[in-house]
Amino acid sequence: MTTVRTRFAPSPTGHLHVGSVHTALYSWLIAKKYKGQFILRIEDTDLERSESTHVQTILQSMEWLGMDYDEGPYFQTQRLARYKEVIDQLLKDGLAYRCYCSKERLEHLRECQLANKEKPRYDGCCRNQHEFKDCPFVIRFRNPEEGVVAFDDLVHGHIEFQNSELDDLIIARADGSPTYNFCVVVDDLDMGITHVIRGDDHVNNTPRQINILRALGGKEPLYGHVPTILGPDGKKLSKRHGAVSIQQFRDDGFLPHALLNYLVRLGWSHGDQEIFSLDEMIEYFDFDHLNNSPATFDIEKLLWLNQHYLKEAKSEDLVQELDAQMAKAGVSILDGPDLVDLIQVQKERCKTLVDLAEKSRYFYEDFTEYDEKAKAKNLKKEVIPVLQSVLTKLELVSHWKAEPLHACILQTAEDLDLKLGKVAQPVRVAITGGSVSPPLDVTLELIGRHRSLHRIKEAIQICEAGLLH
RNA sequence: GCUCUCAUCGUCUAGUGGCCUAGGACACUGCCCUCUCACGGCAGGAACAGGGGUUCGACUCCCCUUGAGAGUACCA
Repeated sequence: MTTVRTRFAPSPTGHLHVGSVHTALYSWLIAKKYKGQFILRIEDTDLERSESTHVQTILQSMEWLGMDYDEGPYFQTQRLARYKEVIDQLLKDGLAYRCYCSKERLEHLRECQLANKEKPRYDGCCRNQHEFKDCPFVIRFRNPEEGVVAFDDLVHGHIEFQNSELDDLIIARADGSPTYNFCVVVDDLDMGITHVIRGDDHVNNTPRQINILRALGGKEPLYGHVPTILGPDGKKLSKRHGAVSIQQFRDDGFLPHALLNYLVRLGWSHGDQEIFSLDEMIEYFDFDHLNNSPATFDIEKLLWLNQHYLKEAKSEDLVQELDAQMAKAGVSILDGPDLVDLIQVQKERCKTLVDLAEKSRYFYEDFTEYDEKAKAKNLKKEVIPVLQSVLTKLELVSHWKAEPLHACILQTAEDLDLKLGKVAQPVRVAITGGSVSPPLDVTLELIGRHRSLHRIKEAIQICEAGLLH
């Protein structure tokens, strides 16, 4: 039994797209599941659009996601000699030929075919022409003219194409550079790929690739064409739908595990299970339960998963990433609680780390304005005795910890014969500027003695000022 | 146009001929918990695209229609 070898082959023409990662994840999972190898290959033969900075972001994104590879990254541009060698062999064997047709002729041909409602394709003009001309040429693969080429797709089942539908595709451009459909075949063959898992926009390429592979005498791998991810409008997921690059998800405060969990369930299921550890994904993933229809990306569900993983995470493990988010939000954390303690009280009420950072400003810096509604509702003259009573008690607290602070609030409510909410809410607005925060006692503790007392005094002044009007 | 692919609640999905008066999750609504928010708990509305077959019996198998997507490049 040969070992499973899968690959992920992004092209560095942009950021790493979440759709690509969706497919790559399945590829990675299969390799892990069968204790095989996962290979990373950068398809950079499009010199015009490939950039090395994109290679870097792809590598970084893979690392952030924790999708490690056993081999690579390989670069197609470093394998040019190999492609040339194969092309020469094909030429020698008569399995490929020089085509001298001009772009103009091809364009004209295409227009005519379209006008006649025919499928545009190369007409084989140079197929049987053996003279060597002294003018620019491309190399075409001599595709079989008859018969069918079929394969059993891991997700779609049996698929077959008539060779008569295919034409002689170009495998090397006029400048000698090899094209995609040719390189993939050579690479997958050379790298011993056993499972070609890719987006289903490649199904139409598959029969051509199989024909080339056969010409090369290679053994066909298993193909698995994963359905595309759609945006909410039913169109292919793209930038105009919001975040699509992995980097963007990170910047937006998502956790890699949440994203992976979301993606693994997008198109695949294991009964009713929604939450998967990495080990469970590896253990349970299979093509039998992979849907063959395209799925729509739903940010709401991702958000839910992210909150779930935020809640489950050890606070210490979130410190580093939150630190970066705080910096980005322009909040200096030098004067305020430890991030670990902050995370501990905030994580379960936030959907993302960005969310967490934004909701935590008042722990580190004084606010200049109160939330208008909260202020109008809670900082009124009736509240003055409440705040004063709380203030007096708080000032006597020597050990500034949640427990004694909680007692102060309770005692005030009892003294003034008020429901707890009538005391807690005004204090909350006083110390946070808004109506939402973690439980009051821990909030007081984390904001600290000095700041808390100061803010309550300020709030009392606000209430008194309101009296004048 | 041609070729290929796809079709269950708004969304992700369970369902592999009888277990389906179609299950779960997200979202939504209501209630409970409660110092706010969130968490958690409970309840509710919400789907088999349409039409033909096959079968004792179709969400499940076949065909057609409709709709959607992909490819049709000297891009990948």
